[in-house]
Amino acid sequence: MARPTLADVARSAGVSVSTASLAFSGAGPIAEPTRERVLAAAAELDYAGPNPLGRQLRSGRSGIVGVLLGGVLGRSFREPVAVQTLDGLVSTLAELGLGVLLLPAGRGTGAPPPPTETRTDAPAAAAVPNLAATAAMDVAVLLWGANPADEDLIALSRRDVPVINVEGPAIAGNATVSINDRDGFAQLGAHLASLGHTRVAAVTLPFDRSRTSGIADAERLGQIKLDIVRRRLEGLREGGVDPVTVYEVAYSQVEQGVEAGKTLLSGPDRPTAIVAQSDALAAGVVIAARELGLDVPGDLSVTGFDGIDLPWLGETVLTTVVQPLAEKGAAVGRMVEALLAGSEPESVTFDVELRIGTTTAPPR
Amino acid sequence: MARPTLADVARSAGVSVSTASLAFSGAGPIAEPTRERVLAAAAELDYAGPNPLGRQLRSGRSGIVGVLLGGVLGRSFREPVAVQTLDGLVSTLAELGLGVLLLPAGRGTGAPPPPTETRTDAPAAAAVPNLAATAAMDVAVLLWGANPADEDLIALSRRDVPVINVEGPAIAGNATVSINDRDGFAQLGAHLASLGHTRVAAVTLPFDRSRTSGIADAERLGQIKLDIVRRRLEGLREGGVDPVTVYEVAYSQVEQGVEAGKTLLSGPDRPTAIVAQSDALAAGVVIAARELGLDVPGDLSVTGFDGIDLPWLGETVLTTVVQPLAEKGAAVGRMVEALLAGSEPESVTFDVELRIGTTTAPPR
DNA sequence: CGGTTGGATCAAATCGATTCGATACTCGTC
DNA sequence: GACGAGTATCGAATCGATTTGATCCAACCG
Repeated sequence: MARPTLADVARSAGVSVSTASLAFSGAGPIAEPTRERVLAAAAELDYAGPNPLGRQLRSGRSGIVGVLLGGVLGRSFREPVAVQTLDGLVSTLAELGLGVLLLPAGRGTGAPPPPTETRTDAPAAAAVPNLAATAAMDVAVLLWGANPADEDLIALSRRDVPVINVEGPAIAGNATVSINDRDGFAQLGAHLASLGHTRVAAVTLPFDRSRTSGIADAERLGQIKLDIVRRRLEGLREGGVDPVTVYEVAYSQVEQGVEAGKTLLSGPDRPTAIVAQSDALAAGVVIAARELGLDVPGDLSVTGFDGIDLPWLGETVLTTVVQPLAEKGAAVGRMVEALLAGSEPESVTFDVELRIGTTTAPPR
Repeated sequence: MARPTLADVARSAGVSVSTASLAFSGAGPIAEPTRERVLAAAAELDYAGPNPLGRQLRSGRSGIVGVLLGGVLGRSFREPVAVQTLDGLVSTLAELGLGVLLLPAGRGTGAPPPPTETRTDAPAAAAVPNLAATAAMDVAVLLWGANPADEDLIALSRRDVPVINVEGPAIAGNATVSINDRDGFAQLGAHLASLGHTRVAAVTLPFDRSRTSGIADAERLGQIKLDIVRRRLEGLREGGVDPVTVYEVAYSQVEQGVEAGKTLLSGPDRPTAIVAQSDALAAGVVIAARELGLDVPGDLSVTGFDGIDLPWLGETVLTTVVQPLAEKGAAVGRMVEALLAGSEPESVTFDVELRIGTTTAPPR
């Protein structure tokens, strides 16, 4: 016995399909007794309400917002900032009755292919369809930037799916949500400079998607692809701090920060301060310092960026720059709302705030 | 100028709509030259491929797997286990060409309503539609259990959406993915008992959705609603350890562990070991102990559960029980595959493994 | 050379709703 | 009692594809 359809309900209630539709959607005039009769018939037949697929086709709306997670998907979930932004986004959109569809960014992003064994008897380039190109969605949100030449982006624009870009490079025609991170780093730089630090090292986010890690030489420094990394370094210089060493990590994770910290602190000319481009990395640096027997902030000042919860550092409070993660999610929600209403959303840039903790002090 | 449809492409290529469809879907015989002509026409018209909504309606498949996050959505994202399970799930499903739709659990779960100001002029119970009941999906995955009487579950079964239950109470007709956590705790108990611990406290996950926290008295201990909590406590007893005190937290987060640790360690009759029901909580306990000047494992042994990455503890390696998170995600993926193929998936229970780290030792 | 087979193509039905425009009816007014 | 306004209902068109069953034709077989 197949599921009943709206037509069945209408027949059983003795009304036309259109009237039955009105009873559920509420769009249009309908007499209260009629409405009740329809709903009663529906209950009788165990009808679960209008089939979403039918509704979606007719109305042209899927009620779905696709979220493209930049880079290797698996890693995005381990980056606290990405997770918290997603968090804010999901709650905001849920209130609008919109669902969030998670989409791994396709191959076009330059993400390395997953290291699954390739069976030679399988059809070459097996038809794993690119979800970004085939899934139904009303709006797409790009989290953590993508390449404008991205395969996914091209597919989306061809399909007329509007795109909202969070923390990515400006792309023509896309609304953008970003933060004033240049200014944040300028403030951090000024803070460190005023404390008297001159030998400062930086730990940065990945320059590109190659997932390289280690100290960046002059050549590598010229190859920074991600705007965000360059902008933050520039901000630091604006604040009066020119890093003597720059360490690039492959992922913004605590482990990577530990690794970076150990390298930078064991080398010659130990820096008196380390500026990390994320709190996760900074936490790693703090841990590395402790393990090497260095006192923070006595022997080493450390700064982060983001303002995420870092309960694991105990009493230690990281000096960092707080960015409004929840507000970013909410802003995206408002943009989606605007786009669905047919208007053009305006891009926003949030200000950030310096928070001085217990990890910075004058050098010894 | 509206987007072209398959009919436009067919007309332009001089073939019928059905043939054009075949050119894209590959289901059915089609001559290579014809296929190329259709694709060329599509490229010419800037056609982005078959509209997913049309395809979905006709085929009755949405290609979407809904994931119901138990409890308050916002918190799920902060619980590492939930995030990592989700992570594995998304990657597995992506390979099957399926998208993951995140659904906040509805009001039926007993989650407290979001504390938004209620405008009195707004219509009462404003029609925020329950996504679980209205969104298109082929299969639903329940992460972290829900009440069988759940509003969402009822709606799903009415719609004939099959449900896969991860770490939840067994519900008739649902396939289940779970782990042998009772055995894991029995092993932990045996380990501690063999070391000679007799005064052991436990820090548990929430008993229900009331988000209570604090030391549970006898009455409260009789009200444990979540199977998982009870089962783990029972396992511990099987292993030969009967906790002298049980502390219930509201969320499985490091902060909560710190709080629990401070309370348990400052009271009279300080325990010589603390068994936490998650690694996040255990990490909090370790931090609390350190802040109180206690040596781990010298003054206090601590155990966790889950086996997640805990880079913030530095050199310290938590004694814990490792559960196969990635495999759980993959198992769900296989179940979804089976359900879509029309077969009945079998429930699985994964074994867990005791990992002895540097946080347990004989009591002083 | 007639009959059979099978590949390629097509026309039409179908999925389950929403929505437009028309119709029927009620009520109030002049 | 006729007319206009407004409300409730309905029939039919529509959204954009997939899929079924029929048709056509060339190749192959005996």
